[in-house]
Amino acid sequence: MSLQPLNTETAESLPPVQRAGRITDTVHEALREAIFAGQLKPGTKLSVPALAKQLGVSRSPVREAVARLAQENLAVEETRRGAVVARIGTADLARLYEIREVLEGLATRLAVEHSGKKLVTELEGILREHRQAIDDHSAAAHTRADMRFHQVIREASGNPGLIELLKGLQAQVRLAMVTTTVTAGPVLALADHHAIFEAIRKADPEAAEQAARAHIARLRHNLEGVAKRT
Amino acid sequence: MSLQPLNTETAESLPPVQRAGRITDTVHEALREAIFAGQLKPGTKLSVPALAKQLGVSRSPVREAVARLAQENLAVEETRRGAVVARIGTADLARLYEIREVLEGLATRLAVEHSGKKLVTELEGILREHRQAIDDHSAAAHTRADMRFHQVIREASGNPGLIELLKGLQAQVRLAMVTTTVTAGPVLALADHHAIFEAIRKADPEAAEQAARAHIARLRHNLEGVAKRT
DNA sequence: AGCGATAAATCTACATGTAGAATTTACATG
DNA sequence: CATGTAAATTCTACATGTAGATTTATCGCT
Repeated sequence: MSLQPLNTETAESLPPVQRAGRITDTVHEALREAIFAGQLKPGTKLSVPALAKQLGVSRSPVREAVARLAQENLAVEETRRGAVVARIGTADLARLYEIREVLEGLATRLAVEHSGKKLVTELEGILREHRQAIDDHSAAAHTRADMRFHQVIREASGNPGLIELLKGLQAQVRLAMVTTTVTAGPVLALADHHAIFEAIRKADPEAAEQAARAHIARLRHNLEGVAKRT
Repeated sequence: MSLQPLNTETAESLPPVQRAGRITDTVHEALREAIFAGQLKPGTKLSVPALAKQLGVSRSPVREAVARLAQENLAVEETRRGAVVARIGTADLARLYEIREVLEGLATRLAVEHSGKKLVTELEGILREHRQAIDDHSAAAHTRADMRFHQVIREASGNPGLIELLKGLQAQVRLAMVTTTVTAGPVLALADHHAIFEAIRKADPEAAEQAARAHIARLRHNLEGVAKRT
């Protein structure tokens, strides 16, 4: 039951390390990664029998994994017609940012209220890496640092449901990025993160919430400016 | 494939009307309703074979429906151990209200920004019914009017993801209410709704957002006051 | 070549089979 | 009567079977 990489007709390639846990989870993760990597592009049909064959597992866990993708809004199901990878355009992305704006604001405020200097230290490290990524002109490292910054903050919020929702939103944003290449630019992102960090360091919940909201609002406005022109 | 009611050993009872759509959807809806009605209480094991037998369908759609409940946080899955109906206590509920506070605020502001007088008219009708429910001392009618008030507003927000999230939160709140009987009281709820309505009628987005947030914040504070005493 | 009809292939949605894990039950022992 | 233990039962997670819907391929006709 070793999973084979997508788009490969040939034999085994993953190490024989028995992945722990349920096959369903492994398949779900594999499909998510394939989607984020652009291997399964928006619009692609997610044929359960085909994927099962490619991955070397039965149809059951694939069916479950695809259903999960649909509930995460990474795929769209039509009855009796199967699922396709979701297409998230700039208009949809703007709607997602509306939600993210208030939720990131909330998470940041809660993080300041509950968390100590461990958070500050961790964010300092991430910002350092972020700066390095930009100096190196590494888009991949920039994205990684960007995502980790938000991840660390939301996980410090102490609200499990909030963490889950923000994870879900980030996944959708990641999918949107496969198609839409609209960013405010790494340098601006880092500047925003620095502002958020400063408010956290000063343990000012209100300022932190506002800075986080302003960050996402800026992303959204940038997006809407471009969308109008398209 | 006519679904039989839960907790019944005897024969058919639902009308022979062929419910349209997928069996999975019907089962999912049936389980949700059974949970909200308190027929499936928090902690109850959701045995797939047992439910399949009771509902007169095969295990496949039941399995899918239970998986969905888990993703909605109405059930909790443990690997190799199946799912149980989720137990949402006052502490969890407070966390949900933290999220709801900012999302209801957002939805209300967006509703004011996008929507016209149709919204105002509809809310007026709901508030009239709500007042009636309270005069009649009908808890059921109060709950229905309360839920509809929030439903109409969120659907006027024009943000599909936001609508979905708020629906999910409301479902979890409904489940919590099966166990926890902590309310600020119907009269206060109606007063809050009136305040929200007034801001909407005046087409004041900021005031509407603040009123909606204050409403949920009040519910949360009331809850936390009780939780401390428990 | 373009187009409609029809046949073949494919897929979804549901039903059913089953190994191995987890739980429950039965029963012996102190 | 409590408690450990082994047998029996039940369940999850995955594999597989299949009717009927949908899609794709084929082919005749213009």
